[in-house]
Order: sequence, then C-alpha cells, then structure tokens
Amino acid sequence: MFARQGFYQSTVSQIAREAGVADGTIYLYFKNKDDILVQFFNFRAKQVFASFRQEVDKSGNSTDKLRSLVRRHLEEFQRDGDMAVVYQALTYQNIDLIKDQIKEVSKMYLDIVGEILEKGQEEGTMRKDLYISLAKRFILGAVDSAINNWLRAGRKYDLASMTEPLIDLFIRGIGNR
Amino acid sequence: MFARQGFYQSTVSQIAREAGVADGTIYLYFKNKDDILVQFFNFRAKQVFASFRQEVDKSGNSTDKLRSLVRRHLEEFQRDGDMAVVYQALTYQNIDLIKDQIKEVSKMYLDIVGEILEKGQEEGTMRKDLYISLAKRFILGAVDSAINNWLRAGRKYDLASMTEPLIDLFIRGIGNR
Amino acid sequence: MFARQGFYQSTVSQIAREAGVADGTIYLYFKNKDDILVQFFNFRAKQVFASFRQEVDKSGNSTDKLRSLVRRHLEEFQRDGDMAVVYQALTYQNIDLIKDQIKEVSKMYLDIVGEILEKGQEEGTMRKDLYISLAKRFILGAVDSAINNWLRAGRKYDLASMTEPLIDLFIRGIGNR
Amino acid sequence: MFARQGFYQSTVSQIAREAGVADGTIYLYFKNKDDILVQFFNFRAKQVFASFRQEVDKSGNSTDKLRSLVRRHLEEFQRDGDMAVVYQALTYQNIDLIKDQIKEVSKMYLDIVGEILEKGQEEGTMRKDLYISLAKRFILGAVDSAINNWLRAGRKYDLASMTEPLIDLFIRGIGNR
DNA sequence: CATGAATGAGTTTTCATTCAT
DNA sequence: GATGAATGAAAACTCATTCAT
Repeated sequence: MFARQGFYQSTVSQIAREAGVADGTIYLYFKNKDDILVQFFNFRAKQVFASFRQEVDKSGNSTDKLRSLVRRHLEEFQRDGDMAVVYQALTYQNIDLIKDQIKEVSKMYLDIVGEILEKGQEEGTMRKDLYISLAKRFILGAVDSAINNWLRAGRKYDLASMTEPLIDLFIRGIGNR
Repeated sequence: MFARQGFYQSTVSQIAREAGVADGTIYLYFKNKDDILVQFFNFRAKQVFASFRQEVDKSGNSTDKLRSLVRRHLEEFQRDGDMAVVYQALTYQNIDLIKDQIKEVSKMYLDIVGEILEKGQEEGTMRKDLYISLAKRFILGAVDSAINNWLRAGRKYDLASMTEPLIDLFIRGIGNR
Repeated sequence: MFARQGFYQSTVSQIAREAGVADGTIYLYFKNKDDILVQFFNFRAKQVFASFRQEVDKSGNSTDKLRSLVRRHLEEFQRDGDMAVVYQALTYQNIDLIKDQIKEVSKMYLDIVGEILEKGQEEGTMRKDLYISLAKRFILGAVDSAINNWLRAGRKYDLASMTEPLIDLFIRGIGNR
Repeated sequence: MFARQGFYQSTVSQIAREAGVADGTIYLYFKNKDDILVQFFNFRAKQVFASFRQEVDKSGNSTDKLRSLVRRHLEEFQRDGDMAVVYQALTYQNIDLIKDQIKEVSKMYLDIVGEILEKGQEEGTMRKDLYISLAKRFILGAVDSAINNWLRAGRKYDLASMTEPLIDLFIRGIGNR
C-alpha cells in the first residue's frame, strides 16, 4: 500500500482493511502509524541488506564479489518490488523518523563495496588511483538508479539481467589496465 | 519549506506565513496545495533542466559536452540546494500529481546524454558497443547519487568539484581504446 | 488508582493489571466500568459511614458524641486516604451514576449530627436557637474541608489530631466573649 | 455544559454545537480540550476571587469584613451557578491540569480570611487563642459546604440569605453559654 | 486584490467490551 | 472461571479550502 500510494496517502483504516483486521488491532502491534514504517524498515529492509554480506563472502575474487553483490541486490529488489518502492522513496527523502536507519543500512552497503574495491586494488584488478569513498557511492547510486528506472518503467523487464551490463560499465571504468 | 519538512508535512498556513501573505492569498495564485508543487516543478526545475541544453551546445567535443553538462548540473543543484532536495524527493517517489512532469524532465536530460554518447561514438571517443539506453541512465543515476550524498552529508563540501572525479569514472568506463 | 488518576483517567486494562487479573476477568465481577465505582461506594464507603453510628451510640453526652463522630470520621479517612480522595471527588461532583448513593450516605451522616444537636439542646449544652438543618451541614462541611486540606497537603500530618481544635471551633465559634 | 455533564463527559463537538460554531473553530481559541478548562479558570474563577479583596477593603471592623466576604462569595456563586459547580468539582478533585491555579485562588482567599482574623484579635472581637491557620480553612470549608448543599438541593433557595446564619455559627459556635 | 476567521470532512488514536479458547 | 486478542464506536484534533469583509 505504501508502494502504491505513499505513506502519507495511506490511512490506518485502509491498512487495517487490507490486513483484514479492525483499525484498533493495528495499534496492538504498532505504537502508531509511524511505527509501521519503522518496523517495516527494521524487519524487512534491514534483513535484505544483511543478506548481501553472506552473498559476497561466498564469491572468490573482487570482481566476482562485486558481481554477486549487484546481482543479489537486483534480485532481491525485483522479488519484492513493493519493498523496493518504499525503500527508494525513503532513501531519497529526508524523514527524521528513519533517517538513522537509512544511514545504517546505507553504511552497511558502502562498507561492503569499499572492502571489495580495496581487495581489488590489492589483487591488481582495480585502479590504484581510485577515490574509493566516491567510487563506492557511485556504484550504489548507479544500482539504485537502475532499480528506479525499472520501477518507473512498470517493473516489466528482468531487472536481474541488468547485472552484467552494469558490471561492465563499472569495471571498465574502475578496472586497471 | 518542502525541502526541510516535506510536502505533506508543510501546511498551507505555514507556506503563507513564510511567503508573508495570508492563507487565502495562496489560492489566488495556486489552484490548490498540490498546484504549488506542480508550479514549482514547471517554473523552477524545468527551467534549470532547460538551461542544460544551452550549456551543452556551447562545448566542443563530446567529452567536453558531457563534462559541461555534469558541471552545470552540479552547480545548479548546489546553488539551490532546497530545489535539489525537493527534486530528488519527487523523483524517487511515485506521486501521480507530477509523474508526467518528472518523466518529461528526465527524458529531456536523457536525450541530451544520449546525443552526446552517439556523437562520441562517431568521434571515436566513446565505445561503439555501448548499450546507450542503459549508459545514459547510468550517468544520470550516478550524478543524482552524487547530489544525494552531498545533501545527506549536510551540503558541506563543494559539490561542483565532484565533476572531474565523476567524469573520470564515466569516461574510463565508457571510453574507447 | 482512582485516587491517583481519577475515574476517567483510569483504564480497565490498568485496573486489571493492578488487580493481577486479565482484562476480561473484571467483567465477571463487575457489570461494566461504572459498576466498579458503584460497588466501591456500596461496599467500602457505605460501610465506613455505617460504622459511625455505632461509635456515636457508645459515647455519653452530646458533646462527647460529636467528638467521637468527628474523631472516627477523621481516623477512618486517614486510615484509607485513597478512599478519602475518591469519596471527596465524588461528593463534590455531579455524577448521575452514584448521585443517589452519595445522597444516602450523606443523609445518614447528617441524621446522626442532627440527633446529636437536638440531644444537646435538650441537655442544655447546645444553643436553643440553632438553625439545625444548617448547623449539621455546616459541621459536615467543615470536617470535609479539614480532610480535603489534609489530602491536598500530601497527607503528611496527623489528621485525627485535628479533632479537638475542630470541636472547639464548632462549640465556641471564633468570636471572643 | 461542564456543570451539567462534567468535563470528561462533554465532547468537543457538543461544546462547539452549544457555542454555535464548528468543531475546528474551538481550536482557534483553545490549544486543546484541556485548555478550555484552564482558560475558564483563569478568566472567570480568578476574576471572581480577585473581586473579593475589594469588597473586604470597603467594610469597617473585622466582623463586617468577614460578613462582606461571605456575602460576596455566596452572591457571586449564586449569580453564576454553573461556575460554582465547575469550581467545586475542580477543587475537590486532584487534576494536575489546574492544581496550581486552584492552589493560587485558594491561597488568595485564605490570606484574606487570615488577615481578617488577625485584625479581629487586635480589635478584641475574635478569640486570642485561635489556631488561625485551621480557623481560616474551617471558614472556607463551611462556606464551600453551604454552596455545595445549595447546588445539590437544585439551587432553589436564596443562597446569599445564608450569610447571617453562617456568620452567626462562625462567631458564636454551636455551644450554649 | 488581499485577508484570515470559520468550516467540517477526514484522520489518528483510545479503550470499554466481547468471546473463542 | 479465567484469559487476552480483537473489535469498532467514539473522541480529539488537523488543515485544505472558502468567502464575507
């Protein structure tokens, strides 16, 4: 519902009806309307991001790790497009309510990418002169943007298949020669 | 005010007070509250984006054009950080109200980048095997992301100075060899 | 709880928690929330007032009877300060719910005082020209007021020790002779 | 309406209807429902009590002053019986909201009575052995009680005519001599 | 043109009460 | 008898919008 209408356009009554419960029941599980968003973030989005770390640890060299991360990212967001919408909306807004949560999740992601880039520099597959703190944000931004495009295009094509083209753009830009 | 509090958190009364007029006066210039957002977009954001075209036309080769576009983009958004906040918030949300306007502005931008990339391919400075419709979105997304990072970091550093590092990442990725 | 927060500020859930039972259990012993107040009045406050009669019957002359009544009144309310709070709050409000109970209890008290005053007139210890129906209310009011002062002062001093000073004021008044 | 139904039994909608305005209009003049009570107290009850001082200053000896005070008190409360109900209900409850206001108003009254009693002692019309801090509360309590009885009896008789009998009881007490 | 008081529909939230377990 | 999750009616409050001045 938040994905379709946005948080402020969704009323608690609607949410309750969609959930098949009475209005008051909502308040047995959420402190207030805001808390619905907060709990969504803590129990859904955070989990997804936490799963990225495992995926990366499995892969071998840094390029594979980056590929795994991006693929997993796109796959998860494709699997739950509504979460994707809400996550994006929240990330690019400045909502006090969950500002800290957003920062935390974002940092988690950037740390992973940062480690991959450093490892890549050691391996010799990534450029030594990379401005890492920019490069990692650049990568997250580009993936976010790919997701945003997919959403705005109506979720019609296969988002995960964007992995290779994206990696290609990243690597040939940051790859050593 | 929209930048600080968001659209739904801002009341018409607050807007009127900030503007130094009475509540009713707002309705002499705007059909309703929504219309304030629509008109903002039409007369502020659209103008900015329209100015990009001129900037690009001035420059010489495609790399210079891309550099000019990105620099102008960052400069304008830095100059009016509040507009930047609102623009970003709207872009990554799914507001029916201005969905079309967003698409239009976005298309305007992507068209410019697309032309630059094609020109670059002709000139031999850009890779011939580029998946252009992805690459141009990739570039917009990366610039958006740079702006978003700047906003979330409190607008403290010089955003325009990110131009060269960004271009470097783009070009060495998409440049021909 | 009613003493601390008042009847309307206390929820049935709170009452149940304080009583160490489940919410629903309350409704096995009380018809509804109002009934809690009604039963409190019938089984607690009424008992206390009924006990006054016995106390008075024990004493000898009318002055002693009045002294016994006031002392017992102050002692009982001091013993159960929370009941005192609730009783006072209810007496000076106009709650349909227990209007009749209040009247009954109040009449019970005024009847006792009235009898004492009449006895005193016969004995020659009370003024013959007393406007009895005023005087008895005057006495109840003054005792109530002493209790109210004690409550508002935080129940810190010994309420029962106010008996003598009060009786002195009743009997002799404030005028010099 | 508060006099009739009590504060918690009165809804803002009812208040608005009685006032002949829309619900929202209430909130242009009162911060919230509680504020209605607070403002009532500050602008109505406080004024009444402030007027007592003037009345007392006019009279001559201390007995006259006491008589003037009591008469004015009864007259004002008789004139605005609804205020009387609300004032009494609030005084004998423990509402945090206006606890301080009640204390202030009550102190104002007790101070006046205290001064009168001291003056009476100097004049020789009041007993020298009076426990003044008790005696003044005793007087306020007795007057309050007279008002309360009048209210509960349906405001049918002339409250102000109770002045002389009350003063008589204060001054001479109930004891025969 | 501008004002700002008034409106009332629409929202969030509370909580007495019920009833299947 | 006891439970406590679920209910939904009712209440407080907000705020976009209107319109007489």
